[in-house]
Amino acid sequence: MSALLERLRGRGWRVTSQRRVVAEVLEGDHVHLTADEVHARAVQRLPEISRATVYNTLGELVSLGEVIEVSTDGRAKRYDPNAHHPHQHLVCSRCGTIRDVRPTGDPLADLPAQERFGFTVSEVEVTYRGLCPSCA
Amino acid sequence: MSALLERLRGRGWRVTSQRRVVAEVLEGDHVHLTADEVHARAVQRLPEISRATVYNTLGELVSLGEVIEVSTDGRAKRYDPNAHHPHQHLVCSRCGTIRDVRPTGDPLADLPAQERFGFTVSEVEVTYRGLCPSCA
DNA sequence: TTCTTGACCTGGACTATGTCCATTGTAGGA
DNA sequence: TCCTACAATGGACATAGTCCAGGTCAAGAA
Repeated sequence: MSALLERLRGRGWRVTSQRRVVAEVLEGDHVHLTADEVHARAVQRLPEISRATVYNTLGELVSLGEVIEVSTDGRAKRYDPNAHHPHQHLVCSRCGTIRDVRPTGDPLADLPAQERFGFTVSEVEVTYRGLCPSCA
Repeated sequence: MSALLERLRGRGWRVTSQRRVVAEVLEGDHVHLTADEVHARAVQRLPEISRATVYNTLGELVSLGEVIEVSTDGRAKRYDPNAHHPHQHLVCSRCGTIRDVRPTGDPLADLPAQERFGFTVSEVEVTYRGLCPSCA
């Protein structure tokens, strides 16, 4: 069983075949699948898994901080399992390919106090856009 | 007639009462309405305006570079008329309030060449998140 | 191993957001 | 004023996501 499932079981998560399959589908680097893509791949391994279960499981993984929800295009949300290494995203404007990237410096530091309007700012999300090598 | 409508007419845009109303609804600073909100306000001034027309007009304004499309929450897209002054967004994680902000420095410069994976990077979009004064 | 139970899964209805298209209307030029 | 190409309408359709009543099963207890 994967380290992820072990961690979740340790936190009282009941490990079912459905949850295992969703976790397996999300393994890897630069993985940014939509819920429907996750469902399509999960169905290959477990034909009777339902869409609702995939949505529920993804939502739980997000709440537990194991997966990050990304919406780079205003269409379907995407799920990024690379949650334990802070990073930003680089998106191809033409084909939609997404890469995880690590900018230098702390983007939070670039927002001066007088531009914070009294907010308590705690997170920054950066999306770089351009053309990937294949599309350029 | 507003400067915006003059500009658009000069570019061959036919000015109709529907388009005028949509443009008027979008006037102001820190305006970030969803398409349905724009429609709701437009209906107050022009009761028979249709949803399709509001979507079409917003899409045209975006293509013409007069309005920016923002999706800060993965739900409905929002339309920001502040298109001629580069800026980023600060969002309250609880109530969703959005402010336009101007960070210092050039966020593009923070992505080193070896983190660009051969992409031609041309744009950056930054979303700061936190709690607004009322929600904190 | 079997039992028990509450958490989990399912399928389908439902909501929200956005797109498409055939028909009708009209802005702006001749 | 009249014409016509462009725009608006409204309803069907598409996509993404949520909710729920009822059936199922993982994991601890004995």
